[in-house]
Amino acid sequence: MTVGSRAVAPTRSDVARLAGVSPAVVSYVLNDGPRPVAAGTRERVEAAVRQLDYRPNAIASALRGGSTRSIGFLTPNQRNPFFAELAEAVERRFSARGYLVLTGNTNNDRNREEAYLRTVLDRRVDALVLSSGVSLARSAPPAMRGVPVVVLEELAEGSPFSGIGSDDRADAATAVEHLQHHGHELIGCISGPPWIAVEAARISGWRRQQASASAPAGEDLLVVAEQSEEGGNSAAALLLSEHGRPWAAHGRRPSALFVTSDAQATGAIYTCHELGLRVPQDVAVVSFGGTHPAAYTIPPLSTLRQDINFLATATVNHLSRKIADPSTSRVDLTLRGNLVIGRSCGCTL
Amino acid sequence: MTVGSRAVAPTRSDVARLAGVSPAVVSYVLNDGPRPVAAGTRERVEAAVRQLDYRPNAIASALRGGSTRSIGFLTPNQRNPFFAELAEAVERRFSARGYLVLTGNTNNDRNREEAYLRTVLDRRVDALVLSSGVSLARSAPPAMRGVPVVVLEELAEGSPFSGIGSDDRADAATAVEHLQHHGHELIGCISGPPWIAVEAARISGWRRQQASASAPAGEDLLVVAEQSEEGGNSAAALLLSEHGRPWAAHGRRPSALFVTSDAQATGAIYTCHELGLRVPQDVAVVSFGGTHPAAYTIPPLSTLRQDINFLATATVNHLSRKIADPSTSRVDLTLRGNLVIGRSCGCTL
DNA sequence: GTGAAAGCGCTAACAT
DNA sequence: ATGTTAGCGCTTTCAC
Repeated sequence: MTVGSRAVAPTRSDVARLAGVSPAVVSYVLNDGPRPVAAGTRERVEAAVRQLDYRPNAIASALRGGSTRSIGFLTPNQRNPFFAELAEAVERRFSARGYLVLTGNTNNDRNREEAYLRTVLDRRVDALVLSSGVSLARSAPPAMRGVPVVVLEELAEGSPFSGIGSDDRADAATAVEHLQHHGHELIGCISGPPWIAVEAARISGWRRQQASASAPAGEDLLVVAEQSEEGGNSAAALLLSEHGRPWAAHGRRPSALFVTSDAQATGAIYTCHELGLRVPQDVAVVSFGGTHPAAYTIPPLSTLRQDINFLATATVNHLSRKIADPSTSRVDLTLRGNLVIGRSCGCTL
Repeated sequence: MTVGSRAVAPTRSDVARLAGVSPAVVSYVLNDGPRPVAAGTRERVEAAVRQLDYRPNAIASALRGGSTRSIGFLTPNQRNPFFAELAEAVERRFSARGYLVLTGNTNNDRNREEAYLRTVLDRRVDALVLSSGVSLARSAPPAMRGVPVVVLEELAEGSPFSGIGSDDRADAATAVEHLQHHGHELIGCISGPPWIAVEAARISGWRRQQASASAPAGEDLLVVAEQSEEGGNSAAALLLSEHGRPWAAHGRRPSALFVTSDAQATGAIYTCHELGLRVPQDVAVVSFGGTHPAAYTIPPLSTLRQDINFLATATVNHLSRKIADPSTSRVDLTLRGNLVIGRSCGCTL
């Protein structure tokens, strides 16, 4: 439609006028219901739609119909391969079902998390996926009532939401145990900020597993860093350096590292190489994630793989079901990862 | 508000009723205009808003007010670090201005691109960022009329859109020239699919630069692969193998590789290592992108860095301006990247 | 300074 | 089988 020289999108009324029917019939044709339409009428409407290049206004439809066919997705940081793969997997599946994903990078900042949450709730998303786990599982704003939510981590006690996540503590322990089997006692840990629930759980798994072997797991063996290659690089430099010697109390350098993300482990391997330390001979490394790039570091990472596709499928299936039928009961799924053996742990020398 | 036992979000009318004012006044207060409100009235309204935890319905606001405060962002693949960094940079800036980004991964598939474009246009995004460059710069659907668009690549001749992109051909030539300076003649090329405009331009830059040095750049030295570590890995295996010997006509293995993405180069370096070829002594590598992970490969990549932050800032600034004032004229910005010297090209041995 | 009311484009109940 | 119409929740013009 054109008013003056300004192009304006055609509306349902324009289509109706052109087809010589009422606006309702246009809706019936486009939505294939709820009332039947005669074949001839349907064709006239379809012709008018094509002629005008008409597309229904999704905003108006959402206001009236109730559903926006959109999903809010909160993630810490799409630059981290783990979350990039997770986001992509979730997005692909929702997209196949006709949903659009509204993404927010929270950077694990509580304020940004809350701001995004407000923003997407204001836009009346049909469901929420929270993979950015700072605080939301605890303090749900009132606007969240009634919105299906999947939290992609282990649920806090008594959480009202659905949770689909890894058993981070147990998986971390498995990773550390593997290093122990290779004969390592002095196993350092590089992790993300411990106020992120999953990071805390992984650190705790490292501690517990070390304790169970009467091996050290004190603050001098733990370095917290940004969840990126850069972070892993500087953390490893700190932990392994001959200069600062944070490991001095133990008399020797850690012979192995448990790193809570593939991205950090990539940086840590780089550091080892820079320091002239061979992986795995001088420093063995096991990481957490199982992302694609982890298979192309030198040496390839041994990593505790999380099944991202399974997480995504379970998330999308549950939310689709819950959107269709709000009485669907919540789920609480805890997966176990599996150790993918690369060449960074010492299994193959 | 509660109807029966089902929680329903409070509306502006609820706030008005509680504050003892008309719905219009609530809008005046919340939007800080367009009419003034007495201080006392304002406070009563604000108290009512707080008490009800009222949040304006963004859908209704968009329908009435015209702006959805949302941006459509089409990207090939968020798993590729280059696009992940670009997406994050754009998203962060729009977010700071109060816009929400609707992301679509098109995987460089024309159908998916069109489907996403329709989806976001139906949702009346205020502007579009196209970093997924299959075909859209050519065939713009009518619904795109009037929507500010930035295409993140060089524009096609006569394109109606704004373009902010690299001079891919020239930058590729710069990268190849650098390898030539190191004495390489037989320089292979690993790229993404050539029906992606920027990939075609980079291949063309490689060809031109090789031709200008009377060096070979035939099909036997070019391997097209998926834009990922995996893709680079298999492409390099193909190109460098002693078995297939695609380079047989030249009598020897390529001594250098120009790789059109950091992700592929990461895979290619891995392949070299597996084949027992040293980088850069046996095979020198220069890639294209300048992403963060490129600094943590072993050896770190020499890469033609694109200024992602500049791209993002220019994009967001231009679109914000164009949204505020549609008469803003289109821009056509072509940047030059700069070669970041790592240790994969041979500058440092 | 405040209220009443039109209308954004659509869906669906109700009327014919 | 098709037409008419009431709203979804909001913004903004117009009247007081």
